[in-house]
Amino acid sequence: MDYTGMQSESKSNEPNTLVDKIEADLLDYFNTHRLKAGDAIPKEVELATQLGVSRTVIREAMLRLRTRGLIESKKKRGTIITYPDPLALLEKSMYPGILNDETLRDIFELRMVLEIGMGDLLFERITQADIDELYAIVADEPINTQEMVFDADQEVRFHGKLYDITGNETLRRFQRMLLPIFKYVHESGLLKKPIQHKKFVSHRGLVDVLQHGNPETFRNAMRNHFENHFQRLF
Amino acid sequence: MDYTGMQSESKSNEPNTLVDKIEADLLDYFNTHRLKAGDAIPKEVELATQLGVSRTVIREAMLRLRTRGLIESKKKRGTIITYPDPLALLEKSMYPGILNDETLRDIFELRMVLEIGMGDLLFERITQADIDELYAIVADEPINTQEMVFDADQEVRFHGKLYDITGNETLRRFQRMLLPIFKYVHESGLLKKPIQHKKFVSHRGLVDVLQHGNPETFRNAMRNHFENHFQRLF
DNA sequence: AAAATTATTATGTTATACTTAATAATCAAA
DNA sequence: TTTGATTATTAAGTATAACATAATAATTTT
Repeated sequence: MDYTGMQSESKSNEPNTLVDKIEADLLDYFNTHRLKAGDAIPKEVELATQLGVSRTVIREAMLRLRTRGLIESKKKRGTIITYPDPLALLEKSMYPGILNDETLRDIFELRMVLEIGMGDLLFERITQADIDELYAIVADEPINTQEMVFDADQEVRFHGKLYDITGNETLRRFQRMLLPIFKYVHESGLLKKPIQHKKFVSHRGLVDVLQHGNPETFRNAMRNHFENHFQRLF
Repeated sequence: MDYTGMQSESKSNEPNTLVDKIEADLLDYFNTHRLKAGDAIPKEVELATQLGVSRTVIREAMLRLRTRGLIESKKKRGTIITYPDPLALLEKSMYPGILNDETLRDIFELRMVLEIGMGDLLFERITQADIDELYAIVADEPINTQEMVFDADQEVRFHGKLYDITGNETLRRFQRMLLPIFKYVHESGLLKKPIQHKKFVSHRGLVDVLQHGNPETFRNAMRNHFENHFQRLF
């Protein structure tokens, strides 16, 4: 376990403020004392005297670690090391409105990369029950594949189910976290070019591929499914 | 821009502590005052009196927001709203040693999904100069593709260059952030099954595909390139 | 008008005291 | 002796007040 090599709060690596330094010192302390999840750390006053700094600074430094999910504090019990949940943090910062356009576009691309690339995971783990469920979700989808209908609700249910099937919890949470961003990108004017009403693989088509195809055919189908989005991004 | 709907520090949604409440109040304040990146927020003492709470609480609440990159403080200038950088946070929490095995495995899968799925981005943006550079990187790779040599350094250079080519900064940073984790997974005993010395697409083979192939052939080649890892994970 | 000096300001830091919720210790009842 | 209620203790949470520091603005000097 290596807590070192972390950056300070400020962009530059030099610890500008005292809290920066103490924060690093604390991580250092965890390291040298070989502390792992569940272990308790000294109480605030002790750390304050031990590191020769006020309790306020200790608290502020510890608050940062707590915000990042590295420690947890309870009254009387003191503070303990915890398994951090990196994605939980990310979720809290994902306010689409305050991300700049470039980042939004990047994330939208990221989604497409993920869903095209997840073919192997899907075929490795999908069950007939999953396929049936997918068919149920797309049941109300219009047959006419020429028409680009965008039902946000079904969109979420369908693609969400795909993430579920991968059995990869990290991937799943990633998707849940990115959902509001996709929604935002669709609603904002970021996707400049108009929708091209050309032939594309429908949700139903994707399920058919999952039923009868293989990872390779799925990747191509998903690529085609996203054709419209690609055209509008590039 | 909607800052609401966020969770408090504690797992449960109810604000247990005063700081939790004030943190929410602050985000609420940003919302109702339609504050966007660059805008200044009232100084600490003002907020303290205005929200009827001590400056300590204000500072702790603001520190949380600052840790998440939502605000930035400078002496004399006060505090301003900023464009948060979600990934910066994530980077700080990515200590492989304190992530549990399941998460590590998930992330390793995630990498494969990303690199298989990035074919379209690559072909959309790759230049001849990029291809030349890739050929230079793999120049010292042994011709014998039967042999699974694992040069960690070259591995990083080669795959890192691929991420660069996508031109997707978010993706790129994602990779840099995940690097130590891949390294850790390789070194730990997580990849149980032994390496299968079967035929696989080499780095050089991938460059050839980038030179003469298309997104589809690239995805298949990359899938094959990862064959060993897949076999060891499933 | 430009440069050097001083004053001001808002965050950063310290110190101290008080509040609160969770745990431990104590004691009374069965 | 065990059980249950009561009290004490502890460590984090909160509140004030004061000082330090660096960045800016205002002033003076050249």
